[in-house]
Amino acid sequence: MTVLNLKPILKNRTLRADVVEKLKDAIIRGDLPPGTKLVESQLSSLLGVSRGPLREAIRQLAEQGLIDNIPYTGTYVANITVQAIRELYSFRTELEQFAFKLVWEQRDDAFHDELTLQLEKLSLAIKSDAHIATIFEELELHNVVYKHCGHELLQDTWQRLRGRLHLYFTLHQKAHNRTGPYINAHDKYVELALGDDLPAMLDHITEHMQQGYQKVESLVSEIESQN
Amino acid sequence: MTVLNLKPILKNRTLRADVVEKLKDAIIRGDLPPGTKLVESQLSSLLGVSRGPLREAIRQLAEQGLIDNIPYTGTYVANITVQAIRELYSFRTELEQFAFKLVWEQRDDAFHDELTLQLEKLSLAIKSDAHIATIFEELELHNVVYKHCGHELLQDTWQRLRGRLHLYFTLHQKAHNRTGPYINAHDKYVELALGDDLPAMLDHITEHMQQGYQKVESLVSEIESQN
DNA sequence: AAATGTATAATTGTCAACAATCATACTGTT
DNA sequence: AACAGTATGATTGTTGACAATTATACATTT
Repeated sequence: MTVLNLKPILKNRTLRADVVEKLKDAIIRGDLPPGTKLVESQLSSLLGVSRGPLREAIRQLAEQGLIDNIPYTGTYVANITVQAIRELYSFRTELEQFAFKLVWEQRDDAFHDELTLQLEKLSLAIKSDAHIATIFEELELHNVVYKHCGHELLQDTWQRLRGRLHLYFTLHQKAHNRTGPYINAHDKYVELALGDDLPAMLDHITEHMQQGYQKVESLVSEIESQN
Repeated sequence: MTVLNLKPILKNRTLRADVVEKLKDAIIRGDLPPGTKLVESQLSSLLGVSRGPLREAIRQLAEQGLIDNIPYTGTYVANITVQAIRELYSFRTELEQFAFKLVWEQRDDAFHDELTLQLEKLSLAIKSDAHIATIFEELELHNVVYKHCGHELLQDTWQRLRGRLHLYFTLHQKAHNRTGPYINAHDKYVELALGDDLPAMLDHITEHMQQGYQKVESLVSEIESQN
C-alpha cells in the first residue's frame, strides 16, 4: 500500500451521515431559519446527493426534533414556540441537577482539569467577542459534566437538547448582536462544581438556568408578538 | 360522497410509518430478540415493502435506540446490558419525580378519573393472568401522569424510554413466566398521586422504581452470566 | 499448522425512474 | 361576487437496478 487511508476513521463514510451533519449545522447556525421548507429535490441537488440518503437523514433529524415532517406535504425546520423554550429550560434544570448528583462522588482530577480548561476557553471566547465560538464553548462547558457521569441515557438526552439550545442561542445572538453568557456567569458555576457543597450546586443550577432563560426571554416575546 | 374515508385519520398512511410500527411492536413483544440481525432484503420481502421505506424506518428506530446500525455491516436489535437497565431505572425515577412536580398543582377531575380507571384496568389484567395486557396497562398507568403535565419534551422523552421498558418487561415475563407488578404494588402509588403530600409521593417514586428494578434484576444476572 | 493473501458471495449504500398525493390556479355555476 | 368543482403542476412516496463495501471460505506461503 502507498498511504494509509484514514478516510474511514476521520470522515463519516456514508452520504447519509454527511447530510445529517451538514443539515444539522445549517439549522443550528441559523442558515435555515425555523419554518423553512426543505424541498427534497432542491436539497439533494444542493448537497450533491440523491434523494435516497437525504430522506434517510430527514428521518433522523425529525426524530431528533430539529425538523417537522408532514407526510405527502413537506418537511420544515422546526418552529420555535414560547412553550418549547420554557420546556427546554425547565427540563434542562432537572437534567443537569441529576447529572451533578451522579457525578458528585466520582469527580477526579480529569474532571477538575477539563472543567477548568473549558472555563478558560469560554472566557477567552467572550473576551475576543467571538460570538459563535462563545455559544459553542458554553455548551462544551456544560457537556463536561454530562460526559463524566457515565450515564449514556442521560448523555443521549442531553445531546438531543443541545442542538435546540444551540439554535436558540444563535437566533438570540443574531437578533440582538450580543451573545448569551456574561463574562462572570460561569465562574461561580465552576467554583461550586469543584467544591464540597452539593445542595448549593443544585440551587445554583436552578438559578443559573433561570438567568439563562432571562437572556433568551427577549426572543420569547418576539415570537409571541408574531401572532 | 358515499362514505367517510377515515383511512387517513385512523391509519398510518405511509409504508414507512407502518414499518416503524410493526418493527417496534415485534421488538417490544420479543419476537425479534436483542442481537437479532435485521437483513434488509429479508425484512422488506417479509413486510411486503421495498427497501427504501424500510431503510427510512430503520433510521427512525435507530434514533430511538431500539436498534443499532453499523454502516456497511448491518442492523441489529439493540442488545440489553446491565448498565442500560440500571440507567433506565435511575433516569426514570428522575423523570417521573419531575412529572409529579409539574402536574401536582394542576391535577383535576380528569386526572383523578383517568388514574383511577387505569388502576382498575391494571388490576383486572393482573387478576386475569393476562401477562401481555398487564405490561401494557402498567405502562399506561404511568403514562397518565406524563400526559397531564403539559410538557411535550418530557412526554417525548418518556415515550422513548417506554419502548425499552416494555421490552425489558416482556423479556422478564418470557424468562420467568410471571409478570412484573404484584397485585397491590400500584395501589399506594395511585393513593399518593391523588393525595396532598408531594414529598411523600416523590419518596414513593424512588421506592417504587427500586422495587421495579428488583423485579427485573433476575434478568440482569442472567445477562451478566452470559459473559 | 499458523498466518497471510485472494477470490467470491452476501449485504448495505446509492441512484434515477415511476406512482401517489397534495396544493394551486382556473373554470363554471348559483 | 362567492362558492364549488376540476385540471394542472409540483412535491413526496415507492420501487427496482446498480455500485461500494464487507465478511466468509479458500488457497498460498512460511
